[in-house]
Amino acid sequence: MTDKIPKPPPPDTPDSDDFTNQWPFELSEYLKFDDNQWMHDGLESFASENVSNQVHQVSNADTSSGRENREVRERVAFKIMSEIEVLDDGYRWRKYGKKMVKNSPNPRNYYRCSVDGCNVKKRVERDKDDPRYVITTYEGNHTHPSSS
DNA sequence: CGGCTTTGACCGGCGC
DNA sequence: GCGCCGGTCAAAGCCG
Repeated sequence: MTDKIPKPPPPDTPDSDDFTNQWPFELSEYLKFDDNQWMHDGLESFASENVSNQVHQVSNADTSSGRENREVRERVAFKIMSEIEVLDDGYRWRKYGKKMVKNSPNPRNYYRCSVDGCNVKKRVERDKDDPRYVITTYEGNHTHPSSS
């Protein structure tokens, strides 16, 4: 696969004129980010109007002892209109599986963060009704500095 | 040379 | 108990 975006995203896009046309780049900016609250701010409102997003927070608490939840899994799903499935968000993703879901004639791709210490997973699937739509689901938060 | 991609098979959970 | 489904891993090969 070599269909990643070679060119870096714009520094800023105050104009939302044809954002639909260059969404991938905009989204990259958001994912590029702020550590662990990338979509907590702009993405939320942004997705509210343009994308169907789903944020689920799961805390792993122990009921046996006073153990603290050491890992919080964040699940975020984005539905965007793009011909590209994998967008370059500044991180390296290693594909570890492809599966065909019965509900969709399209296969589902599984990606994992290639960085050591980072347990972030990414799931990419095309919409069954709208192939031009891509559903990207992120699980977990990055714990490593972005490249460059 | 290292890293990554690909396909198939395997596994665990859940439903019936 | 068996079948189905989704998810993950592994080995091999390819690419830059």
